[in-house]
Amino acid sequence: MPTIATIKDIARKAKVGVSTVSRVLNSHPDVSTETRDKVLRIAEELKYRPHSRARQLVRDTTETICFVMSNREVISPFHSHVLTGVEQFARRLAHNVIFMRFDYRPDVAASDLVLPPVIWERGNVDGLIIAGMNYPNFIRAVKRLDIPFVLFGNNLVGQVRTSDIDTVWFDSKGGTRKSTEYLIGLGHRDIWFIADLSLPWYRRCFEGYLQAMEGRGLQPRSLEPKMDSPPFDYGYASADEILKLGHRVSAIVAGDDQIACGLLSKFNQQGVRVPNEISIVGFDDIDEAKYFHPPLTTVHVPKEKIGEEMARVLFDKLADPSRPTVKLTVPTDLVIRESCAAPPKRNRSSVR
Amino acid sequence: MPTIATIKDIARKAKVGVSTVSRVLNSHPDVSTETRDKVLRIAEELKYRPHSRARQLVRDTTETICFVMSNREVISPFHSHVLTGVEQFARRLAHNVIFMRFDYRPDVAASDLVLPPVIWERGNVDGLIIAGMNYPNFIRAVKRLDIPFVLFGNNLVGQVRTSDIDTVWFDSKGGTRKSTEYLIGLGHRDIWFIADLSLPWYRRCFEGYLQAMEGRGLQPRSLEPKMDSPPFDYGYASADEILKLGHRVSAIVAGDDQIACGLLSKFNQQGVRVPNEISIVGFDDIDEAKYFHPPLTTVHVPKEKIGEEMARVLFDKLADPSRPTVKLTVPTDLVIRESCAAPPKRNRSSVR
DNA sequence: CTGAAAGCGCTTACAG
DNA sequence: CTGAAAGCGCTTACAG
Repeated sequence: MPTIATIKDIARKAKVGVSTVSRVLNSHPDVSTETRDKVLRIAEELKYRPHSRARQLVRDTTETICFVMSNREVISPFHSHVLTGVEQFARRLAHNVIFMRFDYRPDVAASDLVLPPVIWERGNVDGLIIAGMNYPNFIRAVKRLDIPFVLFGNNLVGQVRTSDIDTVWFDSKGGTRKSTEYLIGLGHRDIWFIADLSLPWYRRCFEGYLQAMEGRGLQPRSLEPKMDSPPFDYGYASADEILKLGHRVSAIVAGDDQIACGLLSKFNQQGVRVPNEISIVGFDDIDEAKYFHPPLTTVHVPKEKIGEEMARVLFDKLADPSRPTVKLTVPTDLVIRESCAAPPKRNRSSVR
Repeated sequence: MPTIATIKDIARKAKVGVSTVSRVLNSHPDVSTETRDKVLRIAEELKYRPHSRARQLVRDTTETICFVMSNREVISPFHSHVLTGVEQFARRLAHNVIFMRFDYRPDVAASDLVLPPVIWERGNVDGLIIAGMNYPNFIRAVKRLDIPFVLFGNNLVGQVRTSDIDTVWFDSKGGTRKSTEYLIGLGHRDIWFIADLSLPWYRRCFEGYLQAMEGRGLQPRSLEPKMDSPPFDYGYASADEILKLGHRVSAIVAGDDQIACGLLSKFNQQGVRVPNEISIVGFDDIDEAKYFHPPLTTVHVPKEKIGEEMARVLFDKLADPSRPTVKLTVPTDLVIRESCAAPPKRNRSSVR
């Protein structure tokens, strides 16, 4: 009595076979209404709760996927939305999502990388959403296992054959092109790009910036001090360099919102007025961007959507393993707030 | 050959029983070195990977806990750290953590609440970390199941007998007392508290504020406009009211950092200088607080630590179900940055 | 429409 | 130190 009811208990009490109980519990059609009702009633009486592990073992499915966040100390404002998108999609398909952080070094051979048990063991997850910052060794290691996965493309550092793995990206190049063109349209000519170009995602933004500048015959200018500090500090420190340049810079394209935030912070502190004296655009549109001072004009990246698409691609693969590899790019859009204006009137400084 | 190896395959190839294979795979002591080596070698040859679902079924453990984030659209900067703390602790104990959002209405009877399958079915998780914003009905519904859980206390809205459930809190009252006392020490007398006091977590902060004010014989003042907007907008809108009050307010204790951010945003916009003309303290110390303009003096809440403690309490309970109920409070501390200063010199405005 | 049986991949007393 | 057997709680052909 005090023990938890199983399918057997129901069968005994209902005087039917366990297979019949299983059928009604799984809504199979070929059961008489009479027995169905009886079984259902007794299940309720016994407060029966199915045991998912048993079902999963026999059906050879885990009903679970894993969201891997690689090499990130904390769930960034960016990734928290991606995770939310993944969870939401998975829930609709009756799947759980395991959240796991995984830190690894890029210089360990794929074969030497010890994978976490969730991945290495069988029976834990049906597939992987690989987010965070990743390197080829991990991707290769996962590829050797038989487990389907989809990779968040933008934050992959290094070369890996991408033709046979599913990836989801957002359009950083196009987004930055748009934001740069917006600045040009406002009348700016001396537009600087600020980010560490050794990081591929900033590099892709830079290419969009380049495209816009060169398309208008403007001289691209970038500031890329060497330092491995977090983006905010990077921006904060870069502001000094910008200030030294004086009138030679009238607008800035920051590699992301956090860099922009660092710049703003320093400018505010120094009494440099944005956008009156200098304009700034960011990238990502993190939640906080609209609360910056001034509210930041930036490129919106649909983060939940990215999570959703990653989940969709993964479940498609799960449903049909022979499906061809997909490379999916989510579009981005400029969102105009208050950090950009026409350049201040003064002698054209671009003539040097 | 192309099929995945099981324990049986190893047994057959090693010419031993499956129980022996199981023993060496689980590092049982009573196995001869000879057979151990043989089994291990063959397991490697066969690229054997254990099937966790099978192990879990027979051992009656799921090796998994669930982080439930209730009634929150997105993982807030606060909860993202809590989740990180939980995940880290769980990983050390070889447990996975399922992340799940769960939205429910407070006015549904506990017995009518349809719980998500992860919780309702057996075999999915060993226990629950209940975070986000919660109401008594869900807590009661979970209590009826046999599943151990620990509740994040601060964001519980409504009355529920807390004596027999494990809870983890942070000290919002003590923290706000400290920040208010800090303001008083700076020379402030006209200190206003701003938050919606119908929400219990703000109410607890308010009590700390009250304690500090009354302890010094100062008149507590609070602004609590009725509106159900997100904290930032709440702060932004409240700023207008404050501005109308003019010199009658020299400092503000905001219910959290986002309210403080909204206030700052409006003040910056209106040219009201912080902290020269008015001082502000926040609460939470979200990551962004140090990037506000000016950097926000606030009460630091150790969020990872809260997650860690919740996990610790849960695993303690799992290890020993008879363990007495715990109510644990994590201390908080003032972190001084740049949003507070001595009040401006002028005729004492507190005399009305 | 229904039940007995086999089986998912393991672990764990039990008896040597 | 080792193996055969039972069993975890289900599902699913298979044969009525």
